[in-house]
Amino acid sequence: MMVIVHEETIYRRATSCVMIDPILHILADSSVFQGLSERELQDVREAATMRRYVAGELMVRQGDPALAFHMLICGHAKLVQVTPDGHQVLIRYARPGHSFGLRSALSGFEYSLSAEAIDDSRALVWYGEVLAQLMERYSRIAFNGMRVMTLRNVEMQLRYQELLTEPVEQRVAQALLRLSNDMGQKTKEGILIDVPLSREDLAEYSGTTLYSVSRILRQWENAGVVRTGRERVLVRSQDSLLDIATATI
Amino acid sequence: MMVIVHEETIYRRATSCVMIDPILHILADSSVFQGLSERELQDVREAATMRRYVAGELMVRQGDPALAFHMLICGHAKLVQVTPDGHQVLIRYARPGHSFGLRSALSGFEYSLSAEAIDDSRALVWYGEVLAQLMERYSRIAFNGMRVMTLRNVEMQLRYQELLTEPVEQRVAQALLRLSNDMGQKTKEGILIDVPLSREDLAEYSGTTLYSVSRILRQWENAGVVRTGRERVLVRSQDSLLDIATATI
DNA sequence: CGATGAATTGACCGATGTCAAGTGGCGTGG
DNA sequence: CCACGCCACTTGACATCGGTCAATTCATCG
Repeated sequence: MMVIVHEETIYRRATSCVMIDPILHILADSSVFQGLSERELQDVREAATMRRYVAGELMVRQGDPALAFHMLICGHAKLVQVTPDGHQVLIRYARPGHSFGLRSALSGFEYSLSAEAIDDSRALVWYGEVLAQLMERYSRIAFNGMRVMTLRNVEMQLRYQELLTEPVEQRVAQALLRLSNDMGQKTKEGILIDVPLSREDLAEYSGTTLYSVSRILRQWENAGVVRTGRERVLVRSQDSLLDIATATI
Repeated sequence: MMVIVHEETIYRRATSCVMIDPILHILADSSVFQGLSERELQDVREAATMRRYVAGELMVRQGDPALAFHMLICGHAKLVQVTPDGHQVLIRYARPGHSFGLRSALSGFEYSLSAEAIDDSRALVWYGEVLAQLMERYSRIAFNGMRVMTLRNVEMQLRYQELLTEPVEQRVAQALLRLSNDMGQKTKEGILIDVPLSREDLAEYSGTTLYSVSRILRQWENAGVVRTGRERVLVRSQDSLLDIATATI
């Protein structure tokens, strides 16, 4: 259960925040703004305002009027829905270049989920009408937006399926795989999921309880598949995880 | 358990197929083509070809190359996904005016689900490029399409939540409510779900087993909430169902 | 070094799924 | 037209996964 290995622990990797110029790169790589020319990106960027958040702060709050479309520039966020009866459901994680509030901002209704900053973070925000204008000016954005929505749809359908047909252990494996692909930092020991990730977070993300997650991680740790610490998970073997995730019993 | 009541059973309502002229009305009322002028609808309709299906036939098959966008004109269909391990997941039901294959046809990849005709049915189909052209010509269609995608997204997220947080009985109630709103026929005794609906269908739709569904329906029947027959369900009191569906325990 | 909150672990239990056996209605073919 | 057989459905017994609760340990930070 010791988390100290060799000379360093797996805690506290500094999540450094890149500075202003590379913002255009982030936009250019994002699924919403990809394919725009540098001039267009410049234009897009100037239509936005930058916001800062400290770790734990809510970037948008479920139920609030949906004013703006957000794109993370640095830091990380988790997108959470709370159900009428108080359960938390973790929809997805976001890293720089990821966005949220697209549908909400365009519809102008209310945010369907809350976004919580995990690290100290920054995000560019575009108000609904501004985004709509941009889409009109650059139809590429509308096109991209549609593609993003459909991808989300596919993803959600897949998770629905998994929830319905797969046992808990497989779902946790799926969740870790997604996280390591999305937020993984390669280290010499494996892929570190580079954001505070409690057992409870993982549970909400894979649709189970923190107790089950704890037991499963323990088991995997003994098998050498992962290494864990307080709010940290390091994946030593994605292959083993994939085996677990796709086992047909 | 007797399904004969008064003078008539609840079986075999003829699902009559309306004829050609009203097609434009169906298009005009559909979420994808709403807001178009009659001339434009005419144009849209002429770009499509009509297909017929007999009950039980597959309209599109999961995994096949996604050629066309479909809109049901008469009859009913159920949209099903089968998972790698052979489980069936029922995504949704469709009635005239409902459509499927939007994303698949535009992406040109492969159908992510199968659509099975429940009744003898007809559907208009537009090939991918044709639909793309129509969208270009009438941006309203693209706009509507985007809205449809987002609605599906919201719906899917909600069902994911429900699956995660609600017990089986509530989910079955939700499923029946959706069905009675979508495919309900008012009768003097209540709302008849006007399509063959086996216990197994309901189970796949609400994420449980046919055994559980059977027990639950029995219980509701005794309480006077529904009346059931072979592949038939009649909702006598939507209010009671709503109570069950939203109970906070 | 103590406080705080995360994580672990064991005991228990309950909702649902699984399996097997049976019932009954509907359609078909003799 | 009747009988048979199929298939949807019912029902009971049972198994079990995974959730709940409580007690404890541990690590990090002030």
